[in-house]
Amino acid sequence: MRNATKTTLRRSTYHHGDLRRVLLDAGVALARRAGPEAVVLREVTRQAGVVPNAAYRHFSNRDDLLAAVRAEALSQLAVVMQTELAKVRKGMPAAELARANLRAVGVGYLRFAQSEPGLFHTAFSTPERVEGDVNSATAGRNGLNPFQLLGAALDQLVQSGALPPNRRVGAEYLAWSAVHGLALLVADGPLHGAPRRQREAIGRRLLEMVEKGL
Amino acid sequence: MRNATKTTLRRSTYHHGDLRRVLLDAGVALARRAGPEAVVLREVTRQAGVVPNAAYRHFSNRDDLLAAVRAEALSQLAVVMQTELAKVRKGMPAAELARANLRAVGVGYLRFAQSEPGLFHTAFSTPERVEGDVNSATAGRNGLNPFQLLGAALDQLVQSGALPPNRRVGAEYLAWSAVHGLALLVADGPLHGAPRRQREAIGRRLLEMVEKGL
DNA sequence: TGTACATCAGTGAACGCGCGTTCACTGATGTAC
DNA sequence: TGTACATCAGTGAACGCGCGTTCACTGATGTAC
Repeated sequence: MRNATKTTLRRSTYHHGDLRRVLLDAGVALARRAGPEAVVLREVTRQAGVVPNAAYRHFSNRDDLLAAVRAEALSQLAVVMQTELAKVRKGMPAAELARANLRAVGVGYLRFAQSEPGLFHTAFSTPERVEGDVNSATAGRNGLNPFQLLGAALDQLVQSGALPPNRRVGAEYLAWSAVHGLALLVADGPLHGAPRRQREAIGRRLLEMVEKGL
Repeated sequence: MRNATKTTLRRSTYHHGDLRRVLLDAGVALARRAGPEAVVLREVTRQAGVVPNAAYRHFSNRDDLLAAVRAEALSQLAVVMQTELAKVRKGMPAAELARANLRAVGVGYLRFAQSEPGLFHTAFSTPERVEGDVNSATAGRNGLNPFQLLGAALDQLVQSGALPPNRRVGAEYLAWSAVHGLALLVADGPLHGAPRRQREAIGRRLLEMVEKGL
């Protein structure tokens, strides 16, 4: 029926198997390369080797697809943050550990923005009212999303006595602001081309600033 | 020739007078309402009461128009920052004054992001490599652009002895990051709806963090 | 175990839309003599 | 001061494009008896 050359994307069966997954992955790949606007329904189906309207069996419309891609991006961000957290050596005083964890959260965030600017922008692209969406977002393997990871790090800081409880409220916005701002400079902005050493130095200074300033 | 009702936008002459200005203003108005993607060439000419291709007498293409709108947005941002600077009372010790000026720069930035999210996003929309563009940008009435205003404030901080010279280098990125990040949360993000009191409180704490942390 | 039938997941064709841009044009304006 | 002409700033019509989405369809799959 379809000619053989067109079906490069291995599909011998009429039914696809897991088209939703394939479409979503294609969407993620597009977002990765060129940000959220690049998540184009027709292109996604093209890459899946499927007719455009086939997507409507799995997503109610383009926005729905984009939302799924966004959730995936947030989840990947959470995974990177958790990876950094996992690197922190355990055997130190609670306060020191809490600070190291907070730094790890920040480092993971910055790394992701640097290495995956397209996904980073997708994760925080506009139709979202960030916090709400972040809170309901699919998270990393262990179940916490980026915002929650930050919150948890700050809670530890308080529990360990390194942060006075009265400074805890709203603290996520301060930390998030600083790191998010730098992440953008690094993902997109003047610091994107900067040498790794410089970027890392600025990252360290920023995190130090947050730590002192909180 | 054209019927009278269509020429609502006062134009009795065939030649327009200052079409470039009118197109640009329309572009700015669109960006103001809905950000950079809303700057649509056809819509701009529609609002000017002119045929679409007329725009090509004044801008070489859509990107050129958008660049002009962006320059205007940056200029408006600079003006708001300068307004805040002008409010700072003069008669205080140099170090204190320098700190007040730095805060004013930050406050202006945040105010603009809050009150003009569309223009704010336009000013920093992607095809720009921020710093370069910011540096070459048309500035406020007095001739300094946003990035330069920040730099000047930091220089004052050094000159007044409030900031060790060795911490000066790269300091704009730290300050910019923090303020830019919060600006986004406020322009778009979870803090957009927040009550004014809260936003201002967070803004103050953030600027305090920057001051301490630099 | 075999068959009838409902459900599901894809196809095929088409839609209307708005966009940026190009072309050949003409009316209005300014300038040289 | 008046006229000829070049230049300029707009018009009019059309283009190709890719998008999201809708419709009626059909082939494949799973289930009940």
